[in-house]
Amino acid sequence: MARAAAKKVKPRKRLTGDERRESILEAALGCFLEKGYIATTINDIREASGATTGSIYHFFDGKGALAMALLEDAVAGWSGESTATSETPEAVIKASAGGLVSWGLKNPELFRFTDEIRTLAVTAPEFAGIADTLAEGQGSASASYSKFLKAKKVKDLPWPVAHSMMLGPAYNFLRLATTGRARVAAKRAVEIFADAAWAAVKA
Amino acid sequence: MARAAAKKVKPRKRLTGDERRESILEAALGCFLEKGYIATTINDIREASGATTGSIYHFFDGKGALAMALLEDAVAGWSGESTATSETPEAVIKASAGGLVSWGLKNPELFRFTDEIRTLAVTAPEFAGIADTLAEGQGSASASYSKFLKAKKVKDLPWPVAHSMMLGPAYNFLRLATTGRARVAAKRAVEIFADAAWAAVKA
Amino acid sequence: MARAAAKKVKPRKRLTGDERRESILEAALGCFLEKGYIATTINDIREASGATTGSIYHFFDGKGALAMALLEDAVAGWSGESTATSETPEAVIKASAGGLVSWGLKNPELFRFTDEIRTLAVTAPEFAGIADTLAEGQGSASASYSKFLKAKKVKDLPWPVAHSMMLGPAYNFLRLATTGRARVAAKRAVEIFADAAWAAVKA
Amino acid sequence: MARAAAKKVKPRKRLTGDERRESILEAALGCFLEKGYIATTINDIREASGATTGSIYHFFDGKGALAMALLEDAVAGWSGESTATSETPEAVIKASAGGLVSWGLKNPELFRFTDEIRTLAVTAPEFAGIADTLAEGQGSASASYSKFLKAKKVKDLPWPVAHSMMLGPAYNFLRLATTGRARVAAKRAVEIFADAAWAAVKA
DNA sequence: GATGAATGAGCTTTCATTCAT
DNA sequence: AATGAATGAAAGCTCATTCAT
Repeated sequence: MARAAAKKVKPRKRLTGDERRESILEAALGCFLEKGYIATTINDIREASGATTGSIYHFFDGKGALAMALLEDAVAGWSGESTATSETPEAVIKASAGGLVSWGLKNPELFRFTDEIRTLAVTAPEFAGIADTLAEGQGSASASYSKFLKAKKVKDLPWPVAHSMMLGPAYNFLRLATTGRARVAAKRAVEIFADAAWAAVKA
Repeated sequence: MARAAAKKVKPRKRLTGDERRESILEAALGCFLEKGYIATTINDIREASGATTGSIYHFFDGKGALAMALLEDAVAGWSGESTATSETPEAVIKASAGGLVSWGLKNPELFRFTDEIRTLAVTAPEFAGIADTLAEGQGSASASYSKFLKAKKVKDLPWPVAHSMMLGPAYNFLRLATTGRARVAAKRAVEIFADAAWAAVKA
Repeated sequence: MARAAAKKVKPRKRLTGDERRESILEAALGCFLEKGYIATTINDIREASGATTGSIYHFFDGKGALAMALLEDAVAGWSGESTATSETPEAVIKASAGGLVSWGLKNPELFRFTDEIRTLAVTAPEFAGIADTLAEGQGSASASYSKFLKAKKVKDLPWPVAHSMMLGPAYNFLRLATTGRARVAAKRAVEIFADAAWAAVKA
Repeated sequence: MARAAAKKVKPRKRLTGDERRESILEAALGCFLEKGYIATTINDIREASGATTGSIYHFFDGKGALAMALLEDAVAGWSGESTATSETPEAVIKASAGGLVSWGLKNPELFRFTDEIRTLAVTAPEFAGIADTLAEGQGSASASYSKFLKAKKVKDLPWPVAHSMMLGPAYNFLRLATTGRARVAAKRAVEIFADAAWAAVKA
């Protein structure tokens, strides 16, 4: 609030391009997680990263681009967590929901961040298209479902409905948990929502 | 210091307080639904309502207060839709999930608006507390669940989990449907999610 | 700050014109003293007095007029306090300075209020002319000084200088005392500054 | 949300940071002196300085911060003028009062500006603490007084009282002089008030 | 007399982005 | 690559005052 008037320049560590890039990303993530995307200003990121405004714009196309870059990382981690060890429908679907819960409980702030962006994407043109990126990450099982369906292993539901059945509970729970309105042991939660996902759609 | 005396009076249509208040609320809702809460400016509301800036502030404390006033209406409509005709656990829970879907599909923009506010509430102090209001509206079954539990009619799940099981799918579906990524006949959707809610938690 | 949105009308006590006028003046004084003239809004006065905006403007020409009305009362009380019991130069001058200190210590907020207005008067056109009113009140001895001078009872100083010699210390002290930066027994202070005033100008 | 990208760049004269900073300070001072602090708007300063709104806020925290920065300069000039050539109580006290008058008559607008801020400081939170800054500048003799007192060179008066005795007349006179209600030759005035200050407190 | 809705210019401040150096 | 001053539209909000009822 009280802005520092004409801050004296504190000598900055000299970084290589890549290091600088990384430091900016890190700082941006920190800010987004801490105060939310909207409330974060470029200035916040500048202060947190030690880079200059110009530097930030040298490496990224702006605030939106920073968020996008971070989201991709987020989705990657998420997908990684959701990989099944076997290819049976049950394993795949349980891994999908369980992985989501597991990842979300480990990275609550990151979950909230993606959730914020998803919501903004509805009205902010700068995030148009992000919805699909997120949907993919979330539904790694998306492609598989029709395969399972053909094998009569799962209920015949339109994909959006099936998706909602499988991941809706997990997603809802994470929203509660990451805003402090649910406290359940992580391990137990992963199991519960994995089981529920399978129960909800198995044929 | 001495503020310039109001110059020409271009008398606007004279409305009673309540009429003006209503017209502002309506205009605000229209703007919020159309472009989202964040993207809507007081000026947009001013133009849409025909009121003056001062009038808007005469009746409301600001943009946030307008949103809050509208949210209360939304929650009311929502709860109304979710009232069960009988008191059996099955009826109550089905009404809760089915009502949510039904209301959301009828008022997709209103659903998106509440969703936007809910997300903002996580970081915007002006909406602190709204989360609970929304949660209540959503979980009219909250109080009932423990009663059903005592009667051994439902699974013994912590409330956040139970809540997620029952309403998560519906909620998730509405998010898809209201952003154009799901097209399912409303009637059918209501049934599906009502049934699923009950199936997910019945003992 | 947080404005009450659309306050419900609380039934107002019915007052006669004069009572209403008085209640507004009182409320205005209270506000001015409490938060200063500038920081006080008509709305503050409205709330404090129980009158309506229209009523306030019915009885007074605006915020400035309210201040002026109050100032006259202030100056009157002030002058009253400064009346000497005898007509000797010493008695008159001591009464003038002593009276000022006495009045100021009894009405610290009123003193601060007049001081605020005096300062504003320098740049605010609405208070042009008030400076003289205040100067008179302060220097009830103004007219007398030249008389004393002719009688060789006081130093031959230009009036502004003489005035400063006699009342400057008292005035300065009140500024300190009324902002909490001086704590001296009132009785003693009155004496000290009365004596000093006379000592400073006696022939 | 996404702020409109800055449109046309109408390149303004490029100044170094310090030059721009100075030009803003100068412009602000000009405005404050001319129309008073309260009546001056950021826009006035913008126009007077040739800087843009953003630039002003880039260098200063706002109107209040500008005033503070200027006040420090003022106090410095003031103190400079009040330095005695010898260390005797008489010299020091005379220099204090004489310097105040001398400085004030040379910088009447600056005097009025400090006076305005001092008055505002009573109620405006943004200037809390400024009172002490001003008091110090004014009473460079403050620390010395107790020393003189120990040496029995001055009257045993509480500091606020002594301060008022010494500087009150000078201060009062400057208020009259700088608002055009006193016309006395500067040289003569300096002497008079210097002498009076000493006379008022010498043992 | 009384009411309070209406006025609207004007305020301070924000901040994503650009670009001369 | 790096810097940080500069941009300026636009935001939310204030408030003395007017006037239809």
